[in-house]
Amino acid sequence: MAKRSDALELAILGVLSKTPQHGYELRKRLISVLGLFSTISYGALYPTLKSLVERGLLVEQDEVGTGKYPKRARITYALTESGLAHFNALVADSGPGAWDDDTFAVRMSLFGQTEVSTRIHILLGRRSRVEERLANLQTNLAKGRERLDSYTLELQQHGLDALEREVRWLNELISREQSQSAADGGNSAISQVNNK
Amino acid sequence: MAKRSDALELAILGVLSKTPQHGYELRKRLISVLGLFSTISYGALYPTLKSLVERGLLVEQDEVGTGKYPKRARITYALTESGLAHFNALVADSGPGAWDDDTFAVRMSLFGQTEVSTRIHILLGRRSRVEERLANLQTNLAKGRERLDSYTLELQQHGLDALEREVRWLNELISREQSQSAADGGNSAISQVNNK
DNA sequence: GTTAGCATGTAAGGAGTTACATGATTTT
DNA sequence: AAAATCATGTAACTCCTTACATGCTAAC
Repeated sequence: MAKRSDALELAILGVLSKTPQHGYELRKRLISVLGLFSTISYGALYPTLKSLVERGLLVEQDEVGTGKYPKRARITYALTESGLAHFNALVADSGPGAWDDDTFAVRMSLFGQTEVSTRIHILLGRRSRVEERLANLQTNLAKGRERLDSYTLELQQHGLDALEREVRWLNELISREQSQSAADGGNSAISQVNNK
Repeated sequence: MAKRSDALELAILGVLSKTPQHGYELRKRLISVLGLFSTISYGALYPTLKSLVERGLLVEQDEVGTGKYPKRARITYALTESGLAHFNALVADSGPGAWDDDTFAVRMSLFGQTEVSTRIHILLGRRSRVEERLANLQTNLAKGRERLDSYTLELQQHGLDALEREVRWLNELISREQSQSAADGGNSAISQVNNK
């Protein structure tokens, strides 16, 4: 479902679930947290916020005279209960495109607000996505090995190396999470451990 | 200039400059050459081809009874002279977005059809783009080191490593090209050494 | 004869960018 | 008082994806 690209919505909900904020600030936070989303234009941000408000996931709080700056026209956005519920659902659930680069990055950057099992689920999902691409690349590299010129080969080899590194990285993260989950005794309802 | 995302047009012109082909085949070739462009839908491909024909860069040749399959409805596309000129201009010239991941990959995969000086130019341009992103990431990692949770940190560190590897890779490619260009006798008008 | 793959296209609609429009506040 | 930056928004336009529509050919 979710119309507006998912990754952006998710990131917004994630950031706001920690600290309510207004659009301008929010954008900066998003950019600094995700060096990936290099740009998030206001033309994308404000309409998305609006849509989230319309769907009852956020509330606007017109900020009047907070502290030193009276009458500022800023609007602070905060999650509603259903917004929080939606956020939890989105983080855990895997719609199509949940394992894409951007979406994965957003989800991982929100790990501090999720349970161990969710984290493992996301990491495993990402790993199989990466492995899938790896397999594709290897296949068509094997098929066309002689027909591709050296530059294309070099390029594909570099891509392949990057994917292999990512798999190794994910494996490490996964086993770290798994041992944590074991140490936990498995009774974790919401064991928000270690969010620092 | 150039409307349709550049990368796609460039890739099409590049493939067709080697071998005229019809759309269906072309798409497969594009996908196999670039494991990056995971998907190229017909909804993007055919309109682009049409637009290229309208601009006089390609010609359609209705293939009638070539060989064993008579009356096939396929349309072979081939570059015109101005298409070739446009291709050469596009490969060498650097519009905005010329150093993006996709566009760079396309350009590099077409290195076999370019001169040494062009190749070096492209590699240098890409390198400075990557270095720029690296600097950004490092800056805001330094700024927020304590405020980011361990997962976000891990994620950004991984991104950073990937960028560093790419720079090293590019450096190697660059020096390879440069020594080739030197062996060339240095008579190449544009010897662009070392613009860093 | 029916499934699978070849082959070309179009229409609707989504997602986001760019450029514009406006005004307050802080710094120089 | 000018310039920078905070702050919010909209409208037009671009590009692409999805789903549909069509028909031929090859293989089983």
